[in-house]
Amino acid sequence: MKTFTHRVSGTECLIHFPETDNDVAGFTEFLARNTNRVLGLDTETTGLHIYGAEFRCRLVQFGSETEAWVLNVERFSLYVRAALADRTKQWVAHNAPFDLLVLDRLGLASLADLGPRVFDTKILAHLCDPRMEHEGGTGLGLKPLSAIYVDQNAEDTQAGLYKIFRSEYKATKETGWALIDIDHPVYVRYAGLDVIYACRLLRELGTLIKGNGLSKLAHWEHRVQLITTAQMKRGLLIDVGYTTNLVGELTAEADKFKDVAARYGVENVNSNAQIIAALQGMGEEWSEKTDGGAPSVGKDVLLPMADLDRDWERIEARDPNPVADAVIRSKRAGKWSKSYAQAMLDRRDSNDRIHPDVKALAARTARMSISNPPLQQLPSGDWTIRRAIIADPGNLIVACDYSQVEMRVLAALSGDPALLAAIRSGEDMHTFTAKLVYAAAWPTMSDSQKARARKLCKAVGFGKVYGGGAVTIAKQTGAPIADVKVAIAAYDKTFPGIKAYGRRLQRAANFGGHEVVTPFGRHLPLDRDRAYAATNYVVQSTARDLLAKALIDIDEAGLSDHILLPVHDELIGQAPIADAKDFVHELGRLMDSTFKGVEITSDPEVYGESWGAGYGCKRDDAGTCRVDTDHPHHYGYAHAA
DNA sequence: AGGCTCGGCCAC
DNA sequence: AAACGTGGCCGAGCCT
Repeated sequence: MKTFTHRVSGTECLIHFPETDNDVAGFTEFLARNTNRVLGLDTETTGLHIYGAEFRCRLVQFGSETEAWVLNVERFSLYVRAALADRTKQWVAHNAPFDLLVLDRLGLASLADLGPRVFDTKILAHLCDPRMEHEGGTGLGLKPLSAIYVDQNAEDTQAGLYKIFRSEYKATKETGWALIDIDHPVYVRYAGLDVIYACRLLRELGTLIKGNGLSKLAHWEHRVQLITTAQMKRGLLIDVGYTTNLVGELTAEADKFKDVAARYGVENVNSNAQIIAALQGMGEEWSEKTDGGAPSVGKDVLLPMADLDRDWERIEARDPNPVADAVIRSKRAGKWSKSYAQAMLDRRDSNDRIHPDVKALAARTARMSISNPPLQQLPSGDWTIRRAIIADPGNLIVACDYSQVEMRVLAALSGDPALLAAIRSGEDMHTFTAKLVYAAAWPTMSDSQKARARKLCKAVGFGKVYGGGAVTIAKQTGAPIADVKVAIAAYDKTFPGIKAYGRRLQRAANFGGHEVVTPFGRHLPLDRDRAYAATNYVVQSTARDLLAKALIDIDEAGLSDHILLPVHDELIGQAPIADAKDFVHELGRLMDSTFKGVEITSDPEVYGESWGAGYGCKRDDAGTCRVDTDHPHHYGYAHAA
């Protein structure tokens, strides 16, 4: 037995690393001594890619507030299994989904059995302060949280480990975890301290949560997280043949335009300095700057220079600049190839499934985020990337998205009568608002004027939700700034409740802790110099919570196995071909709800065999996908069925 | 050479 | 008076 001592906020703690059967008897006694306590649980693994071929779990740690047991999994898996199988026991982990999936993957405990018995201090910390460290918040990492809530001198053992990875193992932050000796004293101490900190964090944060009336919300978030953790485990099926081919096509496209750019002196299309030099050398002039003050060469600048609008269609306003054109095309193809298509191939498991990292409680507003790969931000103007994700054999991909959920939430919260009427009318919401805003002129307006008015009102509506002003809306719509200002003024006059609601929120924030409290009881801190974001925070957060509530309702209806992913205001799922239509309508019924008297409605849709089928991919049955003739620039693909 | 920030761009 | 919100992730380029 190796035993280490460590002081945590003045108390001497013990960290045990058993090496023989005799030693591990002490672990059994430790469990028996702590039958009615929530104990800390953590794992140390070879890396973060749980479903990769090389992945192994090296240590599983258990601990109280003063004592940790660090178990070598290879040596003591029987003890690990037995401890976790005890249904009378509850645990606390920091970022529980990771450890739950590790233990589940390696057969040490099943997610369904252990999941409901694990508290997550990361959830509690997010409810207390959802801000990252760089935003002035506590952050969500175990180390900074421990330093704030447990022990000012909480040791940054992780930083110490990284040093050892480099100096003793010639390894990096990523590779060191697999290489460090399993009984290295710094490693074992780090492993043991984590469970002790998690235990203490639970006590401190638990007190705060209770004291602030957040217990119910905390319980609710644990349920939501368990549902998204099951989604991570299930994963999504990749069409490897299609995706491999797509990587090839996109890489070829990127190379083709890279060569064009090179002919004009831009050897590297990712070098902004080269792009600036080439464009200036050709006599181009523009005024957009980056935050750092350098000339900006983003899409805002390059698309118009290439005579392209935001949909990449020719404007016919000038001769396209060949450098601008080549750079944006090469960069886009390169990004799509690397960040999306290749990322899916790299992350797939032995069954061709990807298991994205779903953070159920991520943004300051509680919005969810998905990474590895980033499935919430796959290109949507074109089906080619989404086509890579396919339903399980015999199933179809379905989706159900909320209809203008943020505008509906804004109407419900502000109580603006005209906005409520616009929603209750059942008519297209933006047309209805345009009619109200341009009431006097509307009967004499031409169809194209009406269409322009609708577009402008839609943009102004988004501006209300996001807090955007006239300049931004003008840039987005291409409408003259004067027209936008007139539209905003008319909009504000038509829907005075929206501004009044924002003022109410900001006034209330100035009296309290400079935060807004959402209808779901979430406390969201405001930045001093961005109080105008109050409306956006409440609206975005409430929309997120409505979707989270739907996830729970769907789970209680026994349909969770069919849900693949949440994407902010929609759910992606799959169901057997014959049942897909019925299933997605049931999904819609479960998602539909009433919020403060306002109908929250959804739009159920059966996509097809791939996610791309919902984005214009015409025929993807039997593994064949044809070019969408309405959008001939899209990439076509077909392989033998 | 690894770690970091910035600029850029994808989504809702 | 006006103020566009929330994320993930890549390559370049600077710092240690």
